[in-house]
Amino acid sequence: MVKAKAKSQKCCTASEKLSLPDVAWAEDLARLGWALAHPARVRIVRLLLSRTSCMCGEIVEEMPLAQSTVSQHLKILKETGLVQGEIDGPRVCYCINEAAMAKLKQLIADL
Amino acid sequence: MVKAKAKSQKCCTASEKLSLPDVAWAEDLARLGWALAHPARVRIVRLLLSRTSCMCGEIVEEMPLAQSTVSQHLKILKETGLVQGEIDGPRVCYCINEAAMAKLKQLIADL
DNA sequence: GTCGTATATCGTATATCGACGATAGTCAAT
DNA sequence: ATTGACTATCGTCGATATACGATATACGAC
Repeated sequence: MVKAKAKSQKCCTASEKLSLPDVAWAEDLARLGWALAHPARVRIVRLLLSRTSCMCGEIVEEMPLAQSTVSQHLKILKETGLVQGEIDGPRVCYCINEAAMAKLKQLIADL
Repeated sequence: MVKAKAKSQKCCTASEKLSLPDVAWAEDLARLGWALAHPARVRIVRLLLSRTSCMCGEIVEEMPLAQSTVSQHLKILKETGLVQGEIDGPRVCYCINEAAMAKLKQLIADL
């Protein structure tokens, strides 16, 4: 129930609870933060940023991980939208989604 | 460092493998990213940023989570260094660690 | 001292992550 | 159609995250 907080609103007016947009915003940033929450994924993102694109096989060679594990991380990065991949013959060429990258930087900068 | 990579060098010189600093750097960012990898923690950080400081109890009131759960998230945020708390009588006053915050923004911006 | 408040920690249950090998699917070349 | 190279998905396992209630701890008020 209402905590009958008739007390003098203290110093910092417990704020106006959490606004809905705030919740959605938090989930957005959490999703992007989670994409970078593993060293392997950070390394993949950094690798892709250092080139304009990169074959999946090259990524696997750079990492001390099994191919299937790298594929998993790539899937996560694709789900968060940070990375996109297009099929190029029998290979897949991955690259950074600049828009998502910009959004991430924006969200962090606006923190 | 001398990779003596007598291999076929392919199209794009599989780069010079991963340099050690790069690995440490990735882990740094991953740790900070992980701090923000949960909506509850994002909200806590945002709440703290909107004030100069905040009592633990106020944070709990803002969140739809049990007190013990919020305490756990605060512990994680303290471990990553993003947040610091000082005891103020029977309460604890949390605030953002500006230095860690700056480092996070720097790491993201430099991506 | 006791009582009440505020916070942290413990114990535990469930869910998800992160890793791997094995397998399935796709495409180019033959 | 068969082969070979590349990538994605499946199944599984141990480790960890997340959530909660219960309990422990620290402090101020009385």
